[in-house]
Amino acid sequence: MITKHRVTIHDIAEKLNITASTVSRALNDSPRISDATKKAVQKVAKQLNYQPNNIAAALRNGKSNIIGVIVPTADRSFFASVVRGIEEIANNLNYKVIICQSYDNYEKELQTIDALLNARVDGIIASIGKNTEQFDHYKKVVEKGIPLVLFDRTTDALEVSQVMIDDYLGAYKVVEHLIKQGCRRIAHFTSPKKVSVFKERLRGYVNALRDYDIPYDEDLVIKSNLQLEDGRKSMEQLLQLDQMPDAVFSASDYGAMGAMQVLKERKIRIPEQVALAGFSNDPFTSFTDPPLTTVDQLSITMGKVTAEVFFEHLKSIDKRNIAQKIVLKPELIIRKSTLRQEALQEAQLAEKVH
Amino acid sequence: MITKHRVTIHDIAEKLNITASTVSRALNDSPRISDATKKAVQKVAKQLNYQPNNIAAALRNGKSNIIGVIVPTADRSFFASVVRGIEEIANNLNYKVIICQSYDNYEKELQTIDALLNARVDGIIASIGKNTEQFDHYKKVVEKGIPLVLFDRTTDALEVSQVMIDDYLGAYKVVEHLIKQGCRRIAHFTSPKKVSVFKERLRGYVNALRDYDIPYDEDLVIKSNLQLEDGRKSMEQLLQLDQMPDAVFSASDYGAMGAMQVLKERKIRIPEQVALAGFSNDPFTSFTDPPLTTVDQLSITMGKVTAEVFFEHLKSIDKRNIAQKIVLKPELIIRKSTLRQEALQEAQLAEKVH
DNA sequence: TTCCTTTATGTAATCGTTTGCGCAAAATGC
DNA sequence: GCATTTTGCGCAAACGATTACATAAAGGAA
Repeated sequence: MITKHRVTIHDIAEKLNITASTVSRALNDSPRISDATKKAVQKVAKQLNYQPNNIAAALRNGKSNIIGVIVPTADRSFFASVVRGIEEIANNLNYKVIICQSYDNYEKELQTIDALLNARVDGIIASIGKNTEQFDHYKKVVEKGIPLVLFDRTTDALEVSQVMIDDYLGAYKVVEHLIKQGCRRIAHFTSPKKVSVFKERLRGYVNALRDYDIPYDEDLVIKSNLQLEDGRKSMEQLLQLDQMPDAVFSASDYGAMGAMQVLKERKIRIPEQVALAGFSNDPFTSFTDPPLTTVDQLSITMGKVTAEVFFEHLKSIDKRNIAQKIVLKPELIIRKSTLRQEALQEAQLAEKVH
Repeated sequence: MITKHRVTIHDIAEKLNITASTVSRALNDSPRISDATKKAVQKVAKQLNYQPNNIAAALRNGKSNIIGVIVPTADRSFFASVVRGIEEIANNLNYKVIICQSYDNYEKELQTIDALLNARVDGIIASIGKNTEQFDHYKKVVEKGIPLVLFDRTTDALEVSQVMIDDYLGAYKVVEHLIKQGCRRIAHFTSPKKVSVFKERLRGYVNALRDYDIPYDEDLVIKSNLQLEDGRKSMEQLLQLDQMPDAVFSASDYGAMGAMQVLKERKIRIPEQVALAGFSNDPFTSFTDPPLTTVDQLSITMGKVTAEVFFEHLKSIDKRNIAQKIVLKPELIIRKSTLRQEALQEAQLAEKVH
């Protein structure tokens, strides 16, 4: 049985011989309404199976209680986790989350923002597409006075709050760790894109080498798209060198995984001959053999923090509170793929047993 | 500079000395408006930086162009992919997607549905929470005439369209494959929950054994929550048996991974001594060593198909088109963790080389 | 009694679009 | 040249909730 006529506050009002305004106030628990009326209203509301119409309220209030989230793709582990974190916080505050994928496509990003503005979201949380180098569409959001917070892939070209991890520090820690494990020819997989995260990771790599007096060798820095296949090719390329590297630090876990496959196919021992580290702590990294050392990006935390910063802005929309830049400290996750010393000891033990 | 007054069709109308209705029609490309007027309107719209207000339109039309998607958690690989697929289709049709997480919590699921109804979504796509055994909240959706389509975790208690994979077939294929690889004592990790997917996988397991005249041994069927730790424990339990199984088929990839860890720690060779298979084709399964045989659930496809079925319903809302049940054929992904014969051959080859 | 609060509710406008109906003017038919 | 259709647009009422302002009744103070 499908109810034909959607019940509104007017229906409730009629039934009680009061007006819609009283019903509205009663449902919103206004102090100006008597308890008796409130109870009566609620009773009839339940009885008629009344379902509030947020859209009508949104139109009147100029506030939809919906926020838009833009990510490159929703099924990349990192973004999925961030979305999860955002949704959790938003949900607790009675906000709904519209999710949009830009597919790292500038045009799509542009359209998406327009669509979100049309939908009258109360604000936008976004991670900028890889190929976006011009930010007018985001500026438009800011100019309309709509809260905007960026995470992970951010830009300083906009006067908005940003939440990211310290990619520099993460990379630095990795390389430092590799050096302490005795590695001296450390290769790095990076991206040619202008996305700051990769530039920061490269900077961490370079500075760590410098701080430990290890010469920088540009043959050891390979640029690619950092996917699995790219990692494989980059590793092949490294193996062509006169002298093999003794460690590879990939700016992505997938790149590292590609390298691992090649190394294993060639029976090159990890970490004894080549230590291997990635970046992101993608779920799969703990399941490889050997498990992959990587850098945790605190994805769910990032989602939550981003959402919190966002809602701060939302609440103080008039105060024009200034943009803040929150930099989370990433955590180095050390696993066997870089534990050379331990591996050596184990090997010695095995030797003795023989 | 923040624009104070939001520009509406009335502003455009005023500027052109026409009325808002004409502007509205012009923007919607109504045949009743002259081309000259249309062009003029669009020009002024652009000039004033007009941004349509979907909320007002939604109120008037009783149609929000937003759909709600409910998943247990947004960051589980499978659900993330489904969401991705849904968003892609929805986006092409100019719909936005609100994503909600139920966390497998019945209460939350209930509230979520209410929130979506309040938001006046045009329909709902959902995967039912693990602990949900009562479906009145979904019935309410149907009774309100709001399209509802379920995927993966569905129920026959509701007269709605469902999209799922043939869990029975997937499991059957796995077990058949294991048998063909020479396995005779095949263990199975399953769940005690009433969720049909696990029951179906168990049925596939049982029937495959029966069809190949292999006796069913209840000691080999272990119930757990199917997470990594559960897999470990279940494997330990199996190893206590007088006779070790020669294969383990876990109804989840994580469960299989737990088993793999235990087997490797004990230096039990996979697949020679114990073949191992999971279910879901989680991204990590291709990166384990050995790579894990599993069943692909076609997650993105499922998202797309679900969305397509959903939009069919949406378009024919009046026709009361009947609920359909779409069962996708899962694909068996054979990897080294079950390729016993190949492994044996390789071992023989290695022997000869020595 | 009169005036002033306080309390509880009603009136009506508003949010921005859409659309049925109506009405002129222009175009067409005969 | 007159009747009829077509074309192009305006009028005004929705959609459902919110809220500033008004109002009426009741209670209290003088």
